[in-house]
Amino acid sequence: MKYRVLKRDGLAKRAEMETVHGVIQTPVFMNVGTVGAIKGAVSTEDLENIGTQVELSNTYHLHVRTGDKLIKEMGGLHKFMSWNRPILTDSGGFQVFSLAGLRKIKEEGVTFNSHIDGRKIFMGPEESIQIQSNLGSTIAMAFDECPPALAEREYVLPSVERTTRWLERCIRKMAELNAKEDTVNKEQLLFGINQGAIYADIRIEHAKRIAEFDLPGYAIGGLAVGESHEQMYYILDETVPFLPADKPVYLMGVGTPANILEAVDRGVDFFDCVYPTRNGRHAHMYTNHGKLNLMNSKYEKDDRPIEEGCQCPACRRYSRAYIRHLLKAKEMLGMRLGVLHNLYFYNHLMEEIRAAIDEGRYKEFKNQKLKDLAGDTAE
RNA sequence: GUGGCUAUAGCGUAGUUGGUUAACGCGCCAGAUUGUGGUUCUGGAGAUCGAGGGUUCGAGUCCCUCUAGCCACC
Repeated sequence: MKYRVLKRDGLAKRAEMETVHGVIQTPVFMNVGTVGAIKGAVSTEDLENIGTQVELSNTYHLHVRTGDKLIKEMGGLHKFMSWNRPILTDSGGFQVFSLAGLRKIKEEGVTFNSHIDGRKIFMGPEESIQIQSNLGSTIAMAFDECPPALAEREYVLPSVERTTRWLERCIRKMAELNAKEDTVNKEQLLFGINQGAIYADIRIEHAKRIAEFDLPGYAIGGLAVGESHEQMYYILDETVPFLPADKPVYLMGVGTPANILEAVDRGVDFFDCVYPTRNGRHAHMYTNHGKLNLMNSKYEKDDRPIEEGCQCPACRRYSRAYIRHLLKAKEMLGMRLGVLHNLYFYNHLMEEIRAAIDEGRYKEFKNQKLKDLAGDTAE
């Protein structure tokens, strides 16, 4: 793995990361495809057409259905889903926090109930890494606990210390698995995750601590889970400087186009978020002049594309009125076109961000873009 | 033609022995959703209770007439 910073513009970084599955140009937005597929009947061929660099899949979801052992048997996730560019797998740590109703967190790991059939599942660092190794993703994420943003210090501190111990176990397990003969991807990379809710001192201490492990990349987790934007930006301001400057920084689960513009300006280079896909399925479309809700009746007879000049597969051919009709009729094609448009928008936004940093005009670009996006001239 | 049943928001329904601003689901209109359960949540608009008359302090509710629909019989 080689990570090279090509250009700095303020704190904004323009870099490229070489992996066994190809080069990633950063800043990058990873397209979220939880179960080895972007929801909305989007194929990997579509992803190639809309400029997707990295696909993100989920350890927990693939483990409960259809099973990581099967995927290993089928030659790994890349081969299975026919995608030869980079894949990042989330560790399942977030699912433990977000969708497991009944859960028990102990030193060894977490016991919780499957959302599919309710059966009891145990997952700890070793289990998560084993699953991710079976999937053979390009980048695996450490198994962490994601405490709620509003959690008390007294809860967060021991939780973060445990996350550090879990990281050490992840590192050991991955080294062991990468050395094995039958491992799908022997060069699988591990990113560590910084936690600490909205307590800057805990974040900083933890950042320093995990930086010592000299991992190929670092993530900031536990943000955009209920705190304000100001708090999130503040935590980024405080924390990013304590992560290694020559390593990629990944802000997990973020966010809106504005969030991304701000985070890039604070040194972040990897992002992922369900917004473009979930909102695409639910008729919320992103444009350079603000968001629009295609369900609104004012688009009933609107013959224009979602955004004039947009080169996505939806805008090149179909009208707002038609896509609205499809969404109203709950026709799959409506979701598909909505998702393709939004992902194209995000991927294209990242391209513009990279160009702006390359040309040393990121600040002006960001300010202008924020103004455009806040506008309500989409209609 | 005769008898019976029904009529409440765009659709399907609830509405106690008659008692304030007639309720619910779907749909419609809008808003949320940040390491995704094709969701889920939160608001809003919309009804002279089929029409007319009567009883009553008070009628969606009781009575009469009419209209429409459904069912049965001739």
